[in-house]
Amino acid sequence: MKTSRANLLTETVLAVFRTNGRLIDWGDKFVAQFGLTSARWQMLGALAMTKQPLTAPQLAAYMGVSRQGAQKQLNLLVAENLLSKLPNPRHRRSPCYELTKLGIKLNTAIEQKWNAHVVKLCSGLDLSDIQAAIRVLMFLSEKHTTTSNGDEI
Amino acid sequence: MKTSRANLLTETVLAVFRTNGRLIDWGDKFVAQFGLTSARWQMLGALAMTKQPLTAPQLAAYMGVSRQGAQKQLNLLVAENLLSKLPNPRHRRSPCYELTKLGIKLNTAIEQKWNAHVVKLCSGLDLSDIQAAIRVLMFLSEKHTTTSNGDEI
DNA sequence: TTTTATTTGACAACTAGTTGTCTTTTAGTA
DNA sequence: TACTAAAAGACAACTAGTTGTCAAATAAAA
Repeated sequence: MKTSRANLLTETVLAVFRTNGRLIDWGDKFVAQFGLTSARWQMLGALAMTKQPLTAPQLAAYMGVSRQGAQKQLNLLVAENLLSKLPNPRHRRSPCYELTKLGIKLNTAIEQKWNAHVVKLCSGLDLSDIQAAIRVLMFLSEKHTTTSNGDEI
Repeated sequence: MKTSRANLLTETVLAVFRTNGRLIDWGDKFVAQFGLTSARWQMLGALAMTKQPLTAPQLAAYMGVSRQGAQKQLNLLVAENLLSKLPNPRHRRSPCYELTKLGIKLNTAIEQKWNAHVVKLCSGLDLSDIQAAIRVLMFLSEKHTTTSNGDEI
């Protein structure tokens, strides 16, 4: 029928909602032994991935989250001694954040555990399917992005 | 390289997080003119889709959300006269919820607007890509589901 | 340089969701 | 039937995110 693509795309959107919820719940348990939550794991992982200290607004833009939302988790991560503030020559009140030694150690440990998990996982999936999924998700993400403040890294 | 699938799967998970956030933000704006939010739209749509009155715990299980989380939105939707409580012969304190006339009218209007949107959208996507995306999302969802209380509809 | 606009973090209030506790209702069992 | 276990809603407290306001810092423009 001519609407099958449309109906399947609706199904895809609902699948995104459900999968997101499952992944966050699962992630909370996955990193609980490290004393983290999904939210702080994501923040720590994002900062580790960029390999350079970033300010709160930069992290927020990079993660597609609000400035204040990022700030909350950053403050918590600093309080837990997983991140430290670097003086930012470009803004006195807006430090750059980088992983502490403890933060690096923790992130590395989690990364290893995650990699082991995902390697096992992906044996159940075709490479071409994963590539197609990424295309569809990127498409959906782009087509539903309202504002882009252009605050790039 | 042998890890490309694993790395791409990690990328997929991050894409799910981002896409979920975009869709919810976009959805809030999409249904704002109808006086709804993404959360209540999802709840209303789920109940419309099942075509039969359901209790709060049933809706919660169906939507993959906690009982109390579902209850909150249901109470709001009843207060807004979009849902009504039906006496439940099987439980005096646990009513079944169904759409009111207003709820049906609103849901129909939103559904039409959404269908128009998604039909336009999917012209940019291959059918096989969408099918693959659903396979991957279902797989990720299932593999990260911890508990299933079996409270089916 | 001075003025104005933007960026930023702290703080507060809000939406949406979670878990936990309590009481009532229902279901299962001795 | 009586006892016990499970289910259900109300309520509270919590996490995670949002927007909005405010004052300080920075950037842009006069």
